[in-house]
Amino acid sequence: MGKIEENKKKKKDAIVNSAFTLFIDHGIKDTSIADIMKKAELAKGTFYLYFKDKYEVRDYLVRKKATQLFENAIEALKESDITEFDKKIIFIVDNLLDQLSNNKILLKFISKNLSWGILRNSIENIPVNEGESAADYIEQLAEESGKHIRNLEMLIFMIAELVNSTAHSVILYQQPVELPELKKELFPIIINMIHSFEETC
Amino acid sequence: MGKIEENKKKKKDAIVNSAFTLFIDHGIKDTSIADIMKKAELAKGTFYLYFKDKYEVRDYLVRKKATQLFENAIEALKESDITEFDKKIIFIVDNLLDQLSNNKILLKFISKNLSWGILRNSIENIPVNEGESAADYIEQLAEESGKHIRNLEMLIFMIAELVNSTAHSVILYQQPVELPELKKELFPIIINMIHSFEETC
Amino acid sequence: MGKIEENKKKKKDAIVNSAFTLFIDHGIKDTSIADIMKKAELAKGTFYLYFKDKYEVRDYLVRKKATQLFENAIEALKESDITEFDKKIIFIVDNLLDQLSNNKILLKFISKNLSWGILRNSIENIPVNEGESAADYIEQLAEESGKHIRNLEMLIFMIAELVNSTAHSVILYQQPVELPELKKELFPIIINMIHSFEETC
Amino acid sequence: MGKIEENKKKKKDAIVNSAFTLFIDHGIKDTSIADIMKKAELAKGTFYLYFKDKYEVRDYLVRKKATQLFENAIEALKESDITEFDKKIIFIVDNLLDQLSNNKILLKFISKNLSWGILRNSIENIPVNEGESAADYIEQLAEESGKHIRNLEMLIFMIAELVNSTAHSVILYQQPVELPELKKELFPIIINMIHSFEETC
DNA sequence: CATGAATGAGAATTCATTCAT
DNA sequence: AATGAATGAATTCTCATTCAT
Repeated sequence: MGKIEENKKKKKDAIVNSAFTLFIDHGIKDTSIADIMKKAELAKGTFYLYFKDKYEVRDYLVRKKATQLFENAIEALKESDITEFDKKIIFIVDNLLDQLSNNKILLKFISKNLSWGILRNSIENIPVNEGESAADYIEQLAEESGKHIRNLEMLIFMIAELVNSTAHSVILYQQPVELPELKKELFPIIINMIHSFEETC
Repeated sequence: MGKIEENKKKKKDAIVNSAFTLFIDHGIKDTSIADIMKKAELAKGTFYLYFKDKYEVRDYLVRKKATQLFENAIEALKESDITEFDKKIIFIVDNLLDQLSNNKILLKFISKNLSWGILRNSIENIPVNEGESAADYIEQLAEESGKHIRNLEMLIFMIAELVNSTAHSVILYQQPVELPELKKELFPIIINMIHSFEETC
Repeated sequence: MGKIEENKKKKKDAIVNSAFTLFIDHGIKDTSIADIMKKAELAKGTFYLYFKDKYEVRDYLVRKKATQLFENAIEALKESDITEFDKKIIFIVDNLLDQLSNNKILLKFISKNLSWGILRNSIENIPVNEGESAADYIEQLAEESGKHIRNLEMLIFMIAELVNSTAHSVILYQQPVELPELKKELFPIIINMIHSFEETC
Repeated sequence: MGKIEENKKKKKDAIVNSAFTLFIDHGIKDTSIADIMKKAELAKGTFYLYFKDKYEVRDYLVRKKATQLFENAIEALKESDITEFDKKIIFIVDNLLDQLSNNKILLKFISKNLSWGILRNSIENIPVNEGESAADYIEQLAEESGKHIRNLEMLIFMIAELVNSTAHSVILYQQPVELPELKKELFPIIINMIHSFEETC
């Protein structure tokens, strides 16, 4: 990477990191581009060399953060020796819940700013490996396990929503239960869901 | 209702209806109070006699619309002769899905303007009968059926999220499946969830 | 006129007068809306209640000023007892030249800011009497004199351009001659032009 | 011309041509230096190696285009065998009208971007032959014909304005007449004007 | 010479809110 | 109660110009 390219990357990161903090502390609506650039210690005009508006920054952030979460979970999965499909999914969910539980700021950001549409779109476009989305990766997991899942997309979608929504109130407010209890309820349900989607040839 | 009271009700309705359309068409962010009052054919200053700001209008709308949905579903349930708890829940879910499917504008409003937090908060505060929230009502249903549910709040919460999120893409975009197929997948899962929450004394 | 209407008229006038001075002193390009409103002693936002942008103010000014000039000239013509068409035109041109010569600020404004298109469009839309444009009025003058002019529009157009363009350099810079000399050259040419447009039945 | 010199010429031309198109399409006000250089496929900073600002480009363009027009007309005049002064002027006017009629883009540029002052100034400074302005050249024409013109500058000025302004609406919009009709009206008037400026010794 | 990323002053514009009528 | 003109702070966005590479 040339020195200029490196510098540009640094600037973009500064903008994005500054925005992340401000979005969490005050919400997007109450964060101005001037605020972002002041915190990033860059000129206001520089913002427009990198992003169209603050909503583009938000979308970029969602994708970036979600990608990191998934990459971590998958990395951990690779180091384990789990072979069954349902166990793999549970492993990933468990890992994601733990990550979010250790990074409440991130969880707050996600639940404060995201409408369903944005998140859904993001999940489908998260690149995990080279040219492979998170959705592709899960499909591959199923195949390796020799299972055939009817409507994998819908299964993932349901699990994602379930995890996402329950995680928010449980991790941030311990409501209606604490995280360990949630897992006890959630995992059997997820396993059940997976089985009900398995093709019975 | 006195003539003056009636007139005030008419004005409030005009504001709320105008806002509803504009929120759907342009989103809350891009709807100004001036816009709302122009469409409502009232003076700008009049807005502040009824609401503090546009977010109060949004919250009022959510509650009003959600209440209507629930009232309709519960009304229909009363006219049926279902006795088992799980069947009752399925009946309500089925009814809600049908209502939303027949009122896509409303569904659009919910998915375009609502973050998870707002909707969740609303559901917990929906008054169904006199001084009784939707949550209270469901609890009563369980009791009548002689079942005891561990963590009813969480069960409702999970079901609500599942229904809400899947409804959006299925009804608006027939993605990943059409509504009848969704129901075929969804109902067994919900029944399963309910059973796994039933106290096994 | 109600008090509010009167007040609005006063504000519009304040904006327009402030703009007129600033446009002359610094040109349109270097006059900001903030400048205009500061000089008018009104809030910046008030500008947009009366005009879309500063170019709309310019166009409004052109029309207003040109209308005044014509109204004055026609008023004077009415008080005279000239009967022949060509003499009437000369009278109007003479009067306009004198007015501009006595109001160099106005002349400067016109020649500094106007492209041909804007002025042409304005002349054709100047209302002189009720629902009657300057062009209509001239046509009527011709009819009263019993003359028939081929292509009156073009004749007026040529005269207007000739007067306008020569007036500028002569009145402001006495270049290439002084005003009385200009008139001596200009009037015979105009009379000649009129005659060459008179229908020879 | 050295290769480096040639390269610089090419770049200047690219800038000027890009600006020409953009000035016509969007007007000067709405053309930025960034726009010009993007279309010219050169770096923004390069602009300042050739011009001070966009108004310098405009002035350069006016001079360049006007010079070409006049050079063409005079070249054609030299190839003819007209001897009388008034016929020569008519020849030039006729030729200019034809050129503009065949190059409406150029005409549009002139009428969209130019105020009277800029064009007037340009005409007086157009170099036709070595160190000789268009004005000088016309004076020479008069002398050759043995005529003496009072106030040649004013005559030229009047003719120029008349031609310029009528050409615009006639050629671009066929309003109020078509070009051949315009010529029929215009030429006698011009001849008349010339004669009325001829010194009657 | 040429580049184009970065700058930051400054222009346009919006809009919630107030208040005299 | 209702109105809507007026406000001016806040925000977005543009763009000429500089300068390190």
